[in-house]
Amino acid sequence: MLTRIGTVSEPTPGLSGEQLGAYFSLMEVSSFLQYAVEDQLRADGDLSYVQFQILARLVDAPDGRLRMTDLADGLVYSRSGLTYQAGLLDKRGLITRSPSPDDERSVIVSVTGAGRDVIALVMPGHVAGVRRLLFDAMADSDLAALGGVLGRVRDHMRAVPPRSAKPRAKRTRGN
Amino acid sequence: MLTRIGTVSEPTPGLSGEQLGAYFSLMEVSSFLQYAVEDQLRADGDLSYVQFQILARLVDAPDGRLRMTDLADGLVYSRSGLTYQAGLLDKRGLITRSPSPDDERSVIVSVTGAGRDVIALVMPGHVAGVRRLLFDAMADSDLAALGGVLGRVRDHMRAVPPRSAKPRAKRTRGN
DNA sequence: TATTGTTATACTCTATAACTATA
DNA sequence: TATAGTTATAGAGTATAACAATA
Repeated sequence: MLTRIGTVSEPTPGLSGEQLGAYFSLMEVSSFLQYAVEDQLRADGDLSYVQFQILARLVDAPDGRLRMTDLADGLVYSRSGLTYQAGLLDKRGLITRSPSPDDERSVIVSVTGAGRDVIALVMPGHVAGVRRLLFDAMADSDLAALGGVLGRVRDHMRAVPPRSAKPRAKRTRGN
Repeated sequence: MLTRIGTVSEPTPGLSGEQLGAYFSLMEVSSFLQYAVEDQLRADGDLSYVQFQILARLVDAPDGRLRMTDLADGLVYSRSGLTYQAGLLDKRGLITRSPSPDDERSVIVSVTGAGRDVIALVMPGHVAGVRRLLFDAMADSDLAALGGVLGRVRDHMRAVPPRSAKPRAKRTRGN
C-alpha cells in the first residue's frame, strides 16, 4: 500500500508489514465495533455514543454530578459539541444542568432517575454486544496481552503532544 | 460502570474488570488515532478517511481499477455513501468512473495520475503519524501480540452475523 | 485577561427510499 | 426478479467564531 517511500536516504521510514497488519486490524476492528455499539445504543435507548458516555460517566460519578468541563475532557473535541449533546439529554429529561455554587461560570450536570433508567436499560445489550464481538474471539492470554499493550498505547497517546503543537497554549483537546 | 447486572441468576453476565479495561483502552486508542489520522489527511491532502481508503485500494489494485461494488465492501455501510465520496474524488480529478464493458450495470473506478500524486503526498505524514501515536509506544513483543489478537478478532467479526440478523437476505454490509 | 459555557452558522457525512438500467 | 449504481432528501453530528458572564 505504498507505505515505503523515499529512495536512498529513507527520509521517512515506512511501516513494516507486521505494523501495517496490526494497524489495519485495529482500524477495522474498532470501526466495526463502534458501528455495532452505536447501532445497539440507538436501537435500545435512542442514544448516541457520546450521550451514552456522558450518562455513563455521570452514573459513575459521586452524587451523579460532574461539571461540563470534566465531561468534555477526552470525550469531545469541541465544547459546542458537548453542549449540543447535553442539550439533547436535557430535553429528554435524562440530565439536568444548573450553575455551580462554587464557580458561577461552571455548569453542574446531574443524571436524573430517568437517565439512570436508560443506562440500566441499555447496558445489558451493550455488554452483550461487546462480549460477542470482541471477547468471544479471545483466549485469556489474548485478553491480558491486548489490555496490556493498549493500556500502554493509551498512556502514550495521552502524553504525546498533538501534531500541530500549538506554540503556546495548553491544548486540552476540547476547545 | 454498571456492567454487572442481574441479581441471583445473572441473566447477562457482565464484563470482568480486565475486559472492561481492554474495551475502554481500545475505544480510546482507536478514536484518538482515527481523529489524528483524519486530521492529517485533511490537512495534507484534503481527503476524508473514506476517500483515502478508496484511493489507497485503487493504488494497490491491478491497473488501478476496481468496481464500485468491490470498493463498497467493508468500506462503507451504504452504497450511496460511496457514490457520494467517489463523486467528490471524481470532481477533483483523482478518479474516473466508466461503465464496465463486461457488465453494463457495473462502474469501473480508476485512479488518475493526480490521484496517485495525492496518495504519495499524503502517505509520509500518514505513516509518520501512525508510527508516532501507535508504534512508538510498543516493544516488538507488543506488536506481535497486538497483531495476533486483533487479527483473530477481525476474522471473528467478519464471521459473526450482524445483531439484527435479517431472517433471509445475504446482508453484505453495504446496502 | 483567562475561563466556562452557549449560540449561530455552515458544513460534512450518512442513510433511506425511490428510481434507472442491465442481467 | 435480482443486481449495480445514482439521486433526492432529510437528519445527525461537528467545528469555528462570536458572544456573555464570571474569576
